[in-house]
Amino acid sequence: MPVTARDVARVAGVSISTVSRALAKPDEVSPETRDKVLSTARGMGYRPNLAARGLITGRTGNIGLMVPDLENPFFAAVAKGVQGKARTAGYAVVLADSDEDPSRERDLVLGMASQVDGLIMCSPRAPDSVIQQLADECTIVLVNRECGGLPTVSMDNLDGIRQAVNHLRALGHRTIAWVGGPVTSWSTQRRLEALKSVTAQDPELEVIDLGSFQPYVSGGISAGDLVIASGATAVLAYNDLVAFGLLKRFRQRGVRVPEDISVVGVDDIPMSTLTTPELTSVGIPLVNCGRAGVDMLLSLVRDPSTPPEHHHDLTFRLVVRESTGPAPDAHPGV
Amino acid sequence: MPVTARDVARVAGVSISTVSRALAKPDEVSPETRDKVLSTARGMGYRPNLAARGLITGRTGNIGLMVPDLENPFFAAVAKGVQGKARTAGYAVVLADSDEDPSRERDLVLGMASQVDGLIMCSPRAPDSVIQQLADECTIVLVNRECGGLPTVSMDNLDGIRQAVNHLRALGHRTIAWVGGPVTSWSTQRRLEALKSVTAQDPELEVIDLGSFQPYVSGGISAGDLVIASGATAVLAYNDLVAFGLLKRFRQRGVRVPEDISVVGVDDIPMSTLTTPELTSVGIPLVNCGRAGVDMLLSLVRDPSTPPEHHHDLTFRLVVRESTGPAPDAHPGV
DNA sequence: TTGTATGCGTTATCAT
DNA sequence: ATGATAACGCATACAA
Repeated sequence: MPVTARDVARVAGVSISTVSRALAKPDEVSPETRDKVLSTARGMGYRPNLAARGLITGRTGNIGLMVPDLENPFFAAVAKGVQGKARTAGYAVVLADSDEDPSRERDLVLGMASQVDGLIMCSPRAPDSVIQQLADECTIVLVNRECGGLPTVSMDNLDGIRQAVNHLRALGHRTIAWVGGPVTSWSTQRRLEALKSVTAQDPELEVIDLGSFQPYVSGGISAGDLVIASGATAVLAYNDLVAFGLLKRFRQRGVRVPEDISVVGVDDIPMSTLTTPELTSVGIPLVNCGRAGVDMLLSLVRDPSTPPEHHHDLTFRLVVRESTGPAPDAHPGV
Repeated sequence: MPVTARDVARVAGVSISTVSRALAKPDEVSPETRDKVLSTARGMGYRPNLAARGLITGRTGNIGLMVPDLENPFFAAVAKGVQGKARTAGYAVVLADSDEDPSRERDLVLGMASQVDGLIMCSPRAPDSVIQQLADECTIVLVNRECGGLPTVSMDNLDGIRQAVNHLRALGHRTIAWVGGPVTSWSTQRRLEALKSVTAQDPELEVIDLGSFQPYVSGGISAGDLVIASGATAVLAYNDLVAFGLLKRFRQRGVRVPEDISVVGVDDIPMSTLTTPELTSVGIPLVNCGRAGVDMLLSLVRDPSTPPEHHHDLTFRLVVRESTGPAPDAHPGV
């Protein structure tokens, strides 16, 4: 049986409302009673029932987090950032994993709505319409995708892709293959647009769009042979997992990286340093992504009238490792 | 403004308690009113306020999950299993990440206690005393560790280690190095015990205990040179992350795997297939681990009097990949 | 079968 | 500065 405010009041010899005040607004009670209440409360191990408090204040002290797959290192990192930042702000995190099924997200969000003050959504594949609808029911901050005018923490895909392309270009690559993620994925479209836009500025550069693949290792394995057949000397993958799949397939096929083909991933997830060769990747500090989402959400929750900033673009950073090298044609005589 | 039971009652032309009953115990209302209430409730998008319900029933409909690090694939997988199983059982998951700091776990658990019906703890490093103490405040199921008589989902470490050793033994290895995790880690101790126990049965087998290391890639990197210097032909790592570190360091040192040294990890996390060479590992389906924890917790929550089973040992499974091969001494002439 | 009344633990409003 | 009381949204014992 947990100890309630009533218990503390009885022991401390004060009224129940004095107990509440002593904890919530210490200035409104006399120093003596304040100390008395606080000490007995601590002594009895009193912990306010947050559900009861939320019932009257209208704030639950919780924020929701919706991810497609916790085992995906990308979302694990975001979740880590969200959890950490939320805790230090005094909020608990209610977790929802849609298991890559956007149709499940609606029910999950609606189910959480009553027990959270706001929600952080990583939903790369859900259609805009349902997101808009959910935003009516609950304060929502989007991560890594944009939708209408909803508050968003996203990344500067254009700049990220530019960094990757410039890197490959400097290495002498002129023909770059693109292995995309799901067509329904918001960032797939942004990154392909960015790639076309960047390469359009240089007539020497050619992009070969190999189409859409699953955003996992399996997708990269599927795409591997297409990359080889395309004749490209470098390949840019939708994300690191896909890049891992490419590395794996290239090894099976006896294609050397980076001697024959250079590979660049996106996200820079921790295990990028574990492959052979280690993966060159453009990434952002994903944990910060989650933190930024919480910052935005909490400022929105605390003052819904004047949203300070509805949009936050995190910048990519190119991390060059072993999977990129000079284009094979760059030094024909060597 | 969310729609409340009172709103539904007004529109449906019934009392508020009839609304409550129509949803909770449909048998206790007449078919007509039941249909009327249910349809208007659905039409209005009514969602019961779980916090208010919990205040009365004493059940929150939430379960807590405590992990040391969400970015660690081991715990990510467990979390995934917990979340999935909990959702299908109608429970939401409140997440807590202690960031590898056992001293933080106490406050996190106590903070969650009032908003969860029970708690699943992955706390390999917290001392028994605090776990026991927390168990007094809240129904707790432990995962991957044991403590007193508390309900536990753990693994049959003895059998897992035996499988690994038998595999190495069959390959001709006689001297096996052990790279342990933190001394405070429960499973480190179990696994070392198991290793000694298994090898004690075979006089030809020798174990070299290299001591304790961080349970991450960094720990394996630190241990790599010690393994090489030890003269062992095979090494068993505390977990896969440590094994990855060993692979990395071996590559840097020019030690070939498995030609010069065989490496076996524990856990079989997904990325074991991504290294070069792919890692041989003894693992369990970690997602099931989380699911089993939820099963145990819920049966405990629903009927605290007769705990059906307080202990559940999941069995390891050896997955042989590329990091293990014949001992170099096994065929001296080749 | 249905409605009324009470209480869960807390905060907020109003007296005192 | 402090206490009594209402209210949050819901479930339940009880009355009708």
